[in-house]
Amino acid sequence: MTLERTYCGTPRRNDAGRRLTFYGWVDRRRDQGGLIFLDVRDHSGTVQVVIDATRAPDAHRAAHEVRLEFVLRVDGELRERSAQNVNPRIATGEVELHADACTVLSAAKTPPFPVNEDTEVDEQLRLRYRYLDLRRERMQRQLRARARFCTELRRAAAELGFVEIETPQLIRATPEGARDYLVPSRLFPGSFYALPQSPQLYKQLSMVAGFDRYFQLAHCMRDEDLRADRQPEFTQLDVEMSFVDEEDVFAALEHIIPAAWLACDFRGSPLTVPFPRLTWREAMDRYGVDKPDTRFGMLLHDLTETLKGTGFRVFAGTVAAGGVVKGICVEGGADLNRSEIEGRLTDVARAAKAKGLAYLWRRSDGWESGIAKFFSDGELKAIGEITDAKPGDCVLMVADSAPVVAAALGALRNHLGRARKLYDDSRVDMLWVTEFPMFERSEETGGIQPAHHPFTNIVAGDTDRMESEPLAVRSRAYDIVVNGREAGSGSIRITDPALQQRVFAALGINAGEAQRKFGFLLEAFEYGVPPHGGFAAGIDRLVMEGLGTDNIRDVIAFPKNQQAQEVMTDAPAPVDDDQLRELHIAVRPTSR
RNA sequence: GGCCCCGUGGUGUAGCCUGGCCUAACACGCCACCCUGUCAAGGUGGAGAUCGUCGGUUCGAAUCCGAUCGGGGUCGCCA
Repeated sequence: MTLERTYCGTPRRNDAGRRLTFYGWVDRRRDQGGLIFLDVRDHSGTVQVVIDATRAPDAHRAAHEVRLEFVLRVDGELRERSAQNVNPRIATGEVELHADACTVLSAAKTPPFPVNEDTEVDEQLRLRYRYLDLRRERMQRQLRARARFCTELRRAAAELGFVEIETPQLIRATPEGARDYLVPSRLFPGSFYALPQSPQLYKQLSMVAGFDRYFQLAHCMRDEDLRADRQPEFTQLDVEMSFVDEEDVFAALEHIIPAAWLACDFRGSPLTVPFPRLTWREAMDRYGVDKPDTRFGMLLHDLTETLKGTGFRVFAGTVAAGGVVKGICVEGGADLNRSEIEGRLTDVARAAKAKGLAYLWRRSDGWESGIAKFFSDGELKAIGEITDAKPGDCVLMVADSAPVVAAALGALRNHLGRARKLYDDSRVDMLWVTEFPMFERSEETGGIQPAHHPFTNIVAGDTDRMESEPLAVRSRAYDIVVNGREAGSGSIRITDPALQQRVFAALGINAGEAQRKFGFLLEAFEYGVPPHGGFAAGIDRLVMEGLGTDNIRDVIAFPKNQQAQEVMTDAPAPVDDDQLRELHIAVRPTSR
């Protein structure tokens, strides 16, 4: 029967005269008594079906009972519409099916929200009836775009000789990194598998195994709090390559991602390659963040030298204590009033731990601000020159430790960029950020921890400083950033056992501990490991950018809500005692 | 855990600031009937919400106050 099937959105004028069968859902019904029009919908579109009471009485009787979202089979003859009846608004508007049979394959209750139109609906309700939400045109389009993107990623990767290898979902837990989702073992009481946060170790082992170009569309799970662009389950384009350096990895991804992007016609424009590059240092200095949105300017300018001796005590004091002063110039910022700056904008700066926000308006006849009087004419002139402030602009300044200044001004820059619409929404800026720091100080423990992961290689000249000033050591880790959002990361790995030992030592991991946690990897490396590196790109986020949505749930068929619940099936849920007993688990009562 | 926003028939909104004219309005949807060229069909008639929940203020609360629940955003978190 499916051989006779024609998709609803496909018939055209030159199909007129054919006997056709359509299957689909009732999108609209127009009952005129003796004549009933049904718009029948499938994923490809809709087709108008005409049912005449005198010509097809049985079909007419059935069509009279039909309601929205009923599932139908209609058989009949496709005819060209007369000129005055053509509907230019739909693709099949030049034809219609004159039905002689109308079969209800399934009746449908009135849906809880409109399926046939793109109205805004409470998201909880959409998730509860996700199958209906997915039936809507918008979600069909988005998920089909995602599927296409994945197909093209695979094709482009295969083109470069990458081999797709599946890695296990039940693996050993790792104490580092994100919180693991755990799976209890039935055969080993008290022991647990973890679901992978990424296939990191397996893909490196694939290099040892001689699969010199590995890739996978890998499903990853992390038990952390959710965001608009973060789900507990997500998919990565995971890649690893042997005998390569950064340039090879970049080149591979600059082929794979743009090829798939182009095939999907994402944002209506291809990505330009090569992607621009910024070092982490440059990104922090100019944009204040490690994932800069380069669609607009408003760069950070360093005023530390200029203002180290200023009469404005707050600034001079900060510089004397080793801090920095930086500023951004808001073009046309004359319209920012005092209450707005001291309210919303200062809140943004304070949220990044800045103590305050200083501001100066540049007027045609000088500078205006409560603090302008503390600066000398020379200092004001220099501020104007360094920040390139023109009359009608406003300069915002923060003085603090370098990281706080960067964070505060970076957050302000992003806030102002969005609020003042400083970029074209159709624009997509994809770039590499390179040379991330190898280590960072843990806020919790105060100790040193890896910024990426402990197998990340080190920039050649920086190994000498590993023991003396570890925080200054640059790694060979890199990110892809899209419109201010991290869309993936990777690194060239360590394969030199001596260097690996030094990294472990810097992290305070002794030989025994390293052996216990990563012994299998270190052992594997003793049997001939090729130099290698790789990358993992967040597919959900790439598709989000490609489609221009800010909501990751829009590109995932069955996502979780902010509480990580799947509200359609109501997971997570308690399980039977029997099931727990078999797994040797006793649930501890919580105080909540 | 902190902060911000939202919560009115099935859906989407208005009303809330400035309490009473709200016996809660509008559009879509839903039900019945009419209708042979509609396509956001049309016409006639109809059903449907005590305004998330609880408490308080008041002569009077959708409207003001407090608490609480639910949803979203964000910070922390995400090697």
